[in-house]
Amino acid sequence: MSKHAVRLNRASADDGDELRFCSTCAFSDACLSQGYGKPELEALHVLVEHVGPYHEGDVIFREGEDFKSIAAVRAGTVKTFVSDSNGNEQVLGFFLPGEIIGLNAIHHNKFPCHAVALDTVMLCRFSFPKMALLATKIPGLQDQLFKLLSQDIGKAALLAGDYSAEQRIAAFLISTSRRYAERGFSATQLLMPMTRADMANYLRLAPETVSRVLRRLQDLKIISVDRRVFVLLQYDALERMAMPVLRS
Amino acid sequence: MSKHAVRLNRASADDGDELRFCSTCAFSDACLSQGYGKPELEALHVLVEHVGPYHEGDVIFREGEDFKSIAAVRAGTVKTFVSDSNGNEQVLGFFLPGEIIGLNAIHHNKFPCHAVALDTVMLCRFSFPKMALLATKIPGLQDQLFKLLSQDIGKAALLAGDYSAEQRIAAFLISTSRRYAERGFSATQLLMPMTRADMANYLRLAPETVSRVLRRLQDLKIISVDRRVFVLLQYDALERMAMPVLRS
DNA sequence: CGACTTATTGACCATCATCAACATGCGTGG
DNA sequence: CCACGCATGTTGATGATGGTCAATAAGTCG
Repeated sequence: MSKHAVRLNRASADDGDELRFCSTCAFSDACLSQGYGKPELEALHVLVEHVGPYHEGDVIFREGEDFKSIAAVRAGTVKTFVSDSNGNEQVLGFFLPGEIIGLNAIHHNKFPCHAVALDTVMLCRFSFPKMALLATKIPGLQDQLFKLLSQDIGKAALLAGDYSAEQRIAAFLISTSRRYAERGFSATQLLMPMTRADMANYLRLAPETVSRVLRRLQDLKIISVDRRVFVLLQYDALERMAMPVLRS
Repeated sequence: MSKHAVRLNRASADDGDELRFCSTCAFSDACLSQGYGKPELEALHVLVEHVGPYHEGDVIFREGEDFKSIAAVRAGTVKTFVSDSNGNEQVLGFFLPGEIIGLNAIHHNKFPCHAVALDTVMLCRFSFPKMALLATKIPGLQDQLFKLLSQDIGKAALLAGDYSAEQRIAAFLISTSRRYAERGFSATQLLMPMTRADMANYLRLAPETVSRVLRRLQDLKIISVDRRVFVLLQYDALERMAMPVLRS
């Protein structure tokens, strides 16, 4: 970490400072921006349960487990996936600091997928029933929950279309870059914490295809890749390639 | 319609009877099952605005329009899609009687896609702000909204995986069958109200591929197809084919 | 009946997956 | 510190699934 000039994204979303953390979390709007007084804020904060650290490969929840709480990723990266009867994984998503895991479990009251830590992960866990109850008293919190849920409905579209391998990978890089940038990390130097296989699986490509496309993008001087560290050299070129997928 | 022995799904979700309608709508739990007294029920019902009929091809909402309300499909089928700069459509979903459109618009307060009627469509429209406010007073309604939103997050996975054309089509048929059956329509005789092109587009396949797979399934006596009327002759065979996609 | 849309079928081809070999990095233990 | 071994990543050769292009058929609506 310290050998890099720019603050890479391996850092946690906070520096141990509670308020700073909240400002990068998906609930920050509800916590900070709505001008609520102490009692409501206190009510939300009292729900928070800091859990972790989880280490690489640690299971955070399993498919079929009873759903009781959602969690904001405070530091590290979480991978969610399902696995079929043959044990083949299907990666559903990667969750970066500030993002919320567990929202897709509300419907059946069970987790519909597994979640594991890709590196050292810290979470802020919220009891969902308590949060929902609180949301009836703090409209801003209810709004935020509705928005987070609504947002996730569209997100899956990234991997839905029938785009070329190049478009998918470009979109993945730009999307990841934007998400990091939103939390104050570098937009052009990314530490991608997942293996090529996970990346490929998420994008519904073969690992070999990912390798080849990354090679091509490097030959074109659009990115540079050194193991898990990606540098986006021509952000706009990449963005153009990703355009059909991201639509913005 | 009347020439078919079985009640095909072209029928609306109600028979003009208000209560019957509610029992097939996605809000039925909130409306009926929670044991609420008159005042809350009345509050929800007073929000309902019956709109339509829309006719085939009529636009229900456009991408970018201000989001003000969600709507339950009361009769007919709604197709949602985005279109890129070249005017190429990308079908996102088909909404059958009892299902809710507009949930993915909450996040940005604008509709992220277009919606058109595939046939004669009737809607029950609810102002979303009013509904959200009401949801703070009726916990069952809030729960229902959370569940509907959460459910839609997972739904996109149907077309996300890298499944074969056959698996996708089988999954589409089974999924449609189940959704109709849930509302009391025949599970084995389906009127598919969309063109092959829409079907193919939704499944991210070429129309030609859809034709060929349907042909093969007919040769295998697994289904029979006559124009838009599909009969599922070997439901379980189809279900087995769809298993990897549907996972249940 | 004729023009148009929708669906089907066939021939060919491109993208990406698969299989296999090889390279590289990293951790462990001698 | 180096050697070994395993996991991860890269590169090349080949092939299959499904897309594209084109022609034909079959409804549908005037």
